[in-house]
Amino acid sequence: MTEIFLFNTLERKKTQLIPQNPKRVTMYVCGPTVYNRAHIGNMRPAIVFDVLFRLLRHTYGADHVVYARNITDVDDKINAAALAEGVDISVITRKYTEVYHQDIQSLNVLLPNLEPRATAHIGEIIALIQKLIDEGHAYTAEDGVYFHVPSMKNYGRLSGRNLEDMQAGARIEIDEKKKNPADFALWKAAKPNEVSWDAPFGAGRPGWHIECSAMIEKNLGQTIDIHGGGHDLIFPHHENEIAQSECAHGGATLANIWMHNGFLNFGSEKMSKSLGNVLNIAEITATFKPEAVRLAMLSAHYRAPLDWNDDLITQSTKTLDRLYRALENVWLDNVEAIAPQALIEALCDDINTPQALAVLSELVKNANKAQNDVDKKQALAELKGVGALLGILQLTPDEWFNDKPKDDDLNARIDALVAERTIARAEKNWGRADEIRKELAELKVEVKDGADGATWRFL
RNA sequence: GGCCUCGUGGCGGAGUGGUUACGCAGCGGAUUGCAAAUCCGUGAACCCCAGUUCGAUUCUGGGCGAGGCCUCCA
Repeated sequence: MTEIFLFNTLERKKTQLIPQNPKRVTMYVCGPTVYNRAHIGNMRPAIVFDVLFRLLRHTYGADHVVYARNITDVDDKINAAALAEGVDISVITRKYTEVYHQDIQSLNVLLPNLEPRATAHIGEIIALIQKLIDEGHAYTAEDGVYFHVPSMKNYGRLSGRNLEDMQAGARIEIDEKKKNPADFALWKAAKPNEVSWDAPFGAGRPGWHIECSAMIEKNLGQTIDIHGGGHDLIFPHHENEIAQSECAHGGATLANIWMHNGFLNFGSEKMSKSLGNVLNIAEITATFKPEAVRLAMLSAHYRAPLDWNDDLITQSTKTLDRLYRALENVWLDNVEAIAPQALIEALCDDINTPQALAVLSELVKNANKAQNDVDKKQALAELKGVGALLGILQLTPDEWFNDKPKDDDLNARIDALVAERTIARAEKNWGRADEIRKELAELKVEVKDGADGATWRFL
């Protein structure tokens, strides 16, 4: 078995993945807060960790990986959205959870094993907070419960900061209710018009970080193998998760490996809702195919920033055209996927998808050169193997090339032109044949003269 | 201000202490009535300066430039 190395934010270097239990490899990734539609930047972790999920399943067996990706379904923005529309928060969260599912499904993202929601874990959250209070790591204030950061001696390890630095930084607001400016909310006391739950320390709702700690403990255990999320979650979110969990668990490590994906940039600036420079899937797939979006995401290494623009997706589309053409050339029924070793090695090296795509290029050449069924079968099996791990090439070549809306009149017209051209060619009337090619080009149709006659497809 | 990341050919983008991926675009060839596709071949890069080294794009230090986190954020 190829050893898997992953860049661990905690150590700032690649470290070998050594699961605590190879029969139950555990991974937790921070999913969306469902208060409005996710943008494509939010899709990057879904896709990146989907590839890792596929690799883990391939390596340890599909039944031996437990992947949880949470849904945050209670927070300030959700409350604000619900209040604005005059509905219960569940109306908002259900709606956007569904949209999220549709979006990631269109990108070939597998469902995780678990999709825990904060509101379904209020009991666990309360118990965890109570434990932190009991053990002196948290205290009750008039507006809720706070985690007392100085109570943890090695706070800041993940993000590489320490209390003194943070206090020197002018950006932490002084809040009289907190014992220390770095303290953060575990529980926010109930406010009028806001959803709340009863708790021994007063009615309220969970703070941002505590849900992940509680859900990990409940669903995956005290210590998990991999914890992932976007780069901007390192601080404060993941740092605080560590603080809560490890203080509640007598210092037991929350996650052995912490992984963080880089951002999508838009016009060389971070894509973010607050900057307003975002695109969602629907906006992109109006022009491009979703699979091209996925491939574009994988064209750069997951930790590197990726500039998002139309050229990038156009190039990915061209690449997929080439991949599906190769697939078409070797297409046979009932061929099982085989993952090539070179691909496994690329992915095992911190999910090096650009390297994986280089491997894929080699396979495409093999496929295009394959003359007999043995070679074709081998090439097809390997192409499928790559597709299965990267989550691409899941269509038949036919489905890829012919996904334009059907227009019978137009199709009939094109068929007639192609037929006429075939006759012209048979009569060696090249002038007319070329004229028809030109007409077809204006209809965005490409004609190919193959050994078995002319075929056409929409460009 | 504190912490961190990055700077590779026309473009995208890996990687490496010496032989310098891969894709797109370009160029030459094969093939084609013409094309398309495909195959073969080919030119082209490592921000600047200093240091370590026999040798640095790769390591160290400095500089310049870009970006991120420190507040909600994938």
